[in-house]
Amino acid sequence: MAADELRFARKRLESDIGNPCAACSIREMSICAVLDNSELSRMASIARTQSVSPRQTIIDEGEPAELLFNITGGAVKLYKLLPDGRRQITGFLFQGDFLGIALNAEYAYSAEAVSDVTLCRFPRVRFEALLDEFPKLEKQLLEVASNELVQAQDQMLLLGRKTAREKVVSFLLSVSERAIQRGDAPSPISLPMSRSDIADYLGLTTETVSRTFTNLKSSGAIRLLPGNMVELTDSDTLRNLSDGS
Amino acid sequence: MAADELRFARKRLESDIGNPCAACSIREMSICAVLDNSELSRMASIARTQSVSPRQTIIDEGEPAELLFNITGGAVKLYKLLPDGRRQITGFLFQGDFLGIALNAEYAYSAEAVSDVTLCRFPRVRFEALLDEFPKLEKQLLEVASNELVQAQDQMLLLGRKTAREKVVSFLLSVSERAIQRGDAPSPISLPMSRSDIADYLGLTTETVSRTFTNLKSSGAIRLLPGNMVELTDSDTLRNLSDGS
DNA sequence: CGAATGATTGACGAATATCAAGCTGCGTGG
DNA sequence: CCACGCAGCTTGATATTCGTCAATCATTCG
Repeated sequence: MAADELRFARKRLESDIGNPCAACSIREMSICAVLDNSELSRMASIARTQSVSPRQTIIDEGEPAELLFNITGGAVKLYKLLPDGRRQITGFLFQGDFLGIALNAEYAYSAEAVSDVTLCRFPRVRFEALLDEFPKLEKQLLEVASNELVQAQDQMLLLGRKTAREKVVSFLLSVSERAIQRGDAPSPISLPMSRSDIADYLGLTTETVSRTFTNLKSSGAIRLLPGNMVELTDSDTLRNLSDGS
Repeated sequence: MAADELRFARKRLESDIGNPCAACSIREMSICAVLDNSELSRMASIARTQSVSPRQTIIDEGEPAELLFNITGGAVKLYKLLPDGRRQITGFLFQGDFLGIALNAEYAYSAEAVSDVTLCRFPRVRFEALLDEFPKLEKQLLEVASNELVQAQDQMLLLGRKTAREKVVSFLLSVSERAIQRGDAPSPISLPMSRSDIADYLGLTTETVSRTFTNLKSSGAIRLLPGNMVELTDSDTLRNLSDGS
């Protein structure tokens, strides 16, 4: 029995090493979606999977950018720091997101796991070789970068010109929209990150975020459920609250 | 004489139509730098030059993205609006900059000339065909998008976490750095945009920008010269003022 | 020269930060 | 299994930065 099990495990291992990506559950929502099975196996040959615990650092701003990542599960925050410790979170990544688009010599920001995270790791040099080999992968990366730029511009509008309430509501709606993209329900949404993370993402303090949540709850726009879940009661109203219209 | 001049003009025109890009003065600082002369002439065949006066709109957020541009001269501002008119300027473009990286179906932002602007205009569809034809052009575009993402993240840090003074100083330094990149002196710098444009770029009001300039002038960090020029008196001090270090 | 547009300066107010104190929920160990 | 402790969240009182409103000044352009 034990011998049989061992043989079976070994066989599965071999097939995984051969092409683990083929059966990847988030394949369709990541950059890998543009690759066929044989191309995926080339990609798998340079990839290693990795698990990361909450609060663990994945990349450090300023370090040589030797690794690129694909998030296969969990939530990651990207951030930049000022010398005195002030922090700006520039984005949250979830399953299917690519980490390391700014393929400059050094990472332009740090990344840390918010929850338990699983990811695929690629040596940058070999990944870039793959880009030359598969032009459609490069095209896809340009597409992703393009979308991130659009998001970044939205975030600049939020940070520079929205009120605290508009910021928080915009955040809730954006999380809801990403849930829809993943095929989940638009409400309730899950907020795996802390109030302080939300604050640093929106350019606010934890106190202001907390007060704003309370305020939205009182006005009936949202409901706070156990397990860091938030129900968006009236998304039309919320949409108006998000841009002062 | 007149006939000679005419013939000469016509000849020059023909050569320009043949390959005007080859002699383009900003060729080396734009995406065109990666193309050789024959490739440039393919690019020239889909390009049209255009002049734009100050305050004239170049693209409108939400419109179908049918044209892409290369700025050959002058200054352009990119911005997004909220329904009630609040405005966030997401960037300024100068000679050599590419406009339209977010090649989505619709423009994600508006663009308006700040000064007299000259530019090259490409139909998006034909430009994308060129990307397939010249992989190095696509690679270059990814490179540019990547750099813009880094800049966008810096701007998020500025908007979300810096004080008014730090914002203004960071802005002055970034303009100075771009001048260096263009081969100009780091000081004095030229600020072709209005105080109100600067305010909308930094998430401030014109009054606060004005007061901050006055304040920096009093403390001897800058000098305001005629013609919207600003001299950066002590760039080390300014660098410290830009991030609270 | 005068009108208009943009820049500066001033007085005041409001939104959000800061400082401080409880509260809640969850994991841990007795 | 329950109580304890701790980290994160909420709430309150006050402070501060920056925005708002308003007036003056400067500069350009007809």
